[in-house]
Amino acid sequence: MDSRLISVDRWAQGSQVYFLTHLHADHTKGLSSTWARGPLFCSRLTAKLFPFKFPDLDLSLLRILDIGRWHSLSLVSHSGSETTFQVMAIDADHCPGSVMLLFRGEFGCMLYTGDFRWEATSERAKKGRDMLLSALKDDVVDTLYLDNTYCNPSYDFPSRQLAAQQVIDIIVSNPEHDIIIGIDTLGKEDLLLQISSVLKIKIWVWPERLQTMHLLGFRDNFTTNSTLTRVRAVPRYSFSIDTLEGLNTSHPTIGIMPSGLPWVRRPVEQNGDIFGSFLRNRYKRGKCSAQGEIQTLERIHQYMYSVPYSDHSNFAEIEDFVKLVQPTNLKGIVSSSSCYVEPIYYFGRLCGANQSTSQLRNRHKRKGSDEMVGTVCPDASYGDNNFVGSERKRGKTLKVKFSGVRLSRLSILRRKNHRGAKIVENNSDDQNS
DNA sequence: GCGATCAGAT
DNA sequence: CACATCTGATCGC
Repeated sequence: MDSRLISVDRWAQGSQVYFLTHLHADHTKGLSSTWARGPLFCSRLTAKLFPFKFPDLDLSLLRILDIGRWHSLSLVSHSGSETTFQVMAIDADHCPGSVMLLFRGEFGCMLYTGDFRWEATSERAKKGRDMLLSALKDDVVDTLYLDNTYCNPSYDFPSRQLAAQQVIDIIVSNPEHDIIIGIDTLGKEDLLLQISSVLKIKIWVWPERLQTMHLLGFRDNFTTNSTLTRVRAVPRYSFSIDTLEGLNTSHPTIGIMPSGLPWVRRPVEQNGDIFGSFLRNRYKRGKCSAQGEIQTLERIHQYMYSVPYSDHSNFAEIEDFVKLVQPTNLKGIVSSSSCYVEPIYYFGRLCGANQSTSQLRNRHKRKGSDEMVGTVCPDASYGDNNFVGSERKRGKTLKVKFSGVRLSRLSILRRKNHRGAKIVENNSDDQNS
């Protein structure tokens, strides 16, 4: 089979079928309302949300993938031969509509997690686990494309349920304060719902976000009337410490930033350690305190709190997932993340083929392997499929090796000290709900 | 003017 | 350092 006939979260020309794991902007980069390169497969909920983000997109291109069901699709290779493959969507528990994608075909068996959270404590994750295991049966996952956003042992944040409780605690212990919570256009709904139901209050959201909430079926917990509540969820980018200081001149207000990432500025400590001085500083305290009870809640400013509420898996969860899947090969899909190290560095010993880091430089060898590699193409800005290895050297130097054409990308990013993800479009027309 | 890409900020 | 996302500038058509 020709390579690149299937694209996942990648919208360049040349594929016959396209898959979207979820509707976050960094996964739809290259997708626009005029896009029409082929059928676009996604979950039912993602399809429902689609018109909101891409009002003019031709909806007849959308194909629904039912969660937990194998779908059979066929492709015609450039040489003219037809081939079929199967795909199953499994709940990724990252944001509404998000799925992992399991592929099975002559190229082998591949699992693409998209962004995912694998919370051992959540009912949803257990369901996903059962679904995944029964789908895999005795199949071996040849390649696992893994959300390695927080693939570093330093990332040790708690469950979202617990982090949400921390937010509630802040709200309760500041009864006279207005509360502002930074969120994005999709995601963190469960946090807001938990606050709303535990405290029995509505939460203010901006008008477009209310429409999204209604689409998701949440009717009663949200409002656009700010006189009804002291808790407001606002676009994350729209407020800063400066904004908060301004607000506090008229009314006591506390800001809460839910994120798996620390929000504090880096205390300078050069030691060349692989985990980096920054992470070490943030988490050292928590890790050394009472057994497993991590206190990562931080008051980073007089009016600002950072809460470790993350829609990505922490390191332990990623590790659990890799242990469960036991893939032959493993690739990170987030190359510009805090994880400078390919996940195989940490998990090589857990993989079926018992790989070592040195194997990063070799393409996986099996029947038809040359065709398999590159068949599923993660978005280049994230998941460099051509990324074959990385190593950290002493000090701050990072050496990255690429195979193939995209040699310059990361090195350019590094030179400019700048990240690659760019927004193409965000149309949120005020229509329907 | 529009889409794509980049730059910068939070 | 970086999450994911926004605004605004610039380039090519």
